[in-house]
Amino acid sequence: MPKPFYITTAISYPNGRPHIGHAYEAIATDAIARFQRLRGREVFFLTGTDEHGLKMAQTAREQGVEPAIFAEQMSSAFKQMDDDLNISYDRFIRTTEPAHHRASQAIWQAMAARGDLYLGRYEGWYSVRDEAYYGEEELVAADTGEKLSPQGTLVEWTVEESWFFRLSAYQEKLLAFYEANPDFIRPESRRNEVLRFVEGGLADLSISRTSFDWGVKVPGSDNHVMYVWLDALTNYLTGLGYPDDTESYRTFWPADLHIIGKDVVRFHAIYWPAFLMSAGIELPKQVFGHGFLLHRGEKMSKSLGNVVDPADLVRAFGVDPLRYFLLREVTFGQDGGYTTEAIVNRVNADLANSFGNLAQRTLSFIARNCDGVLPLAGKGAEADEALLKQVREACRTELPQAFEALALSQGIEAWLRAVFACNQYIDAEAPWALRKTDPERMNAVLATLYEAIADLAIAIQPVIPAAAATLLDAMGVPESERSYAALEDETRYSRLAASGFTLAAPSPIFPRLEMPAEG
RNA sequence: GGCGGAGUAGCUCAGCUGGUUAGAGCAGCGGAAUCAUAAUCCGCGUGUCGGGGGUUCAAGUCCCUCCUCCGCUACCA
Repeated sequence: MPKPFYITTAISYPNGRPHIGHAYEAIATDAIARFQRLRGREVFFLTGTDEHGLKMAQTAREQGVEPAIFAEQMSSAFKQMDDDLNISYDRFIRTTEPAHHRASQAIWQAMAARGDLYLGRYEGWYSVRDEAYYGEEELVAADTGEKLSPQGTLVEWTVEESWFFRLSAYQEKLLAFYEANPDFIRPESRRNEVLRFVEGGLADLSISRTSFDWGVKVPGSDNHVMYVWLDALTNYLTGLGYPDDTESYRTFWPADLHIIGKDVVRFHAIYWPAFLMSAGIELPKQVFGHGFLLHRGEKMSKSLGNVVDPADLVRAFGVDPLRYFLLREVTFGQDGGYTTEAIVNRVNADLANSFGNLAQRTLSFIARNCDGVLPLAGKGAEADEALLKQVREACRTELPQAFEALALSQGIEAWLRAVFACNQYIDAEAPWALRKTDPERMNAVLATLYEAIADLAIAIQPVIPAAAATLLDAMGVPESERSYAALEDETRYSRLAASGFTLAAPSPIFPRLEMPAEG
């Protein structure tokens, strides 16, 4: 039996609407989850929203609604985004769920039982108005000489009671863990940053607040709420039923892969394993920090006004083209750029012109000239074997190996090379000429292409699931024969041909995109 | 300042432990074909591989140095 696979996105902090960064993380994680399912593994894919904390409370107040109502509205916007993007999550978790409060309190108690929590005091420059602490360097001096927050509100040095986590006690244990598990943090450059940081020494972490109450209550200290990150990270356990000894917890913990943004690497690569060590829970196997998407080379920000709603991109380009673009164009783990032109060019070149048109020209040729009856396979001419060999290599080996290593764009590139090979083959063999001179050979060529296209469609399912399914449906490939294991079965075509399946006149799966007037 | 990345054709980037004339895609130019979504196929690149120095029979590929850009340098997430 293949091993089960537990994968998560970071949960999104929904104090604003979802943007392309959230979409990117969801899409990448979804592609990996779908890939592992196709490999035959039992997959649990968790995503959701992180709804506590000061910012949520503040934003809700600005909008004049209760935090719970605001969180509900925003969370559903994120869930809607996932659904719009065809994200195949198994559970969408919300940290405001009672089950999550219970899990967070359970891990707290486990950490307390270890003796890693103590009551201390947290101090800093606090703005009563903003209900927030600010760092010394963030402050600005008022004309009167008083210190002001970046918002221009008065701050004063404040001391507050707080629970602390003995993070300092975990420095050596973490370093030993990184040493023993070199792949725990990826990509490599993130790992280096984490190592340096931890080597530089770890101070204890303040993990509760009394200055606001929108959060998970600290067991035994009702006036404290937990530091949002302790609460947020615990979602990965809640998702499986922790603290109960559930079936899914036993099956899926420890997590195989946390997909996160590079901005939250520290929380996942340092705090999270330390919390788990303290609670006596097994550690996840890998944390992967992906890059940011830049629009025209600029970081997206509200002040620049270049925050893009993923729903608009879906409307403009379609779900699968958008998914394809992001996974193909951006090297996973690095920052990537996108522009309207880049999306249109990439999608037209790869999906419409190369792959879509390959399918279209082949299927419509069969529909038109063979009455939709699948042609008889050939006797294994050299060119046919060479093409199938290359396509199989790409679909069975190159793409899967790359995806396994999270080199998503490289895997897609290998797939695309096989698509190119098919177009070269069809031009070299020219079945439209063979139709008059050598129908038998024409049949062999068409059969070869049919087999190749079906393999290509199966292999690319993680990236463009809906379009691949449409194509496979049209080609009569049964749903039971769309896994990666089915790629190994070379009798599929002959069985399908013998089944009496007939091909209907196809319609293009990827229409060419037009450049919008202004993007 | 310290640490870590990156700087390769017009654009986006591959180039792992040093070794045939430095590669791919896109864009551009020329040609072929006409089955197909005017899509496809073939051909065409004299690039100081950021600058300089060094190691080596041999260096984008190792060492030193300089320049530029980016990230991290703790308790908002």
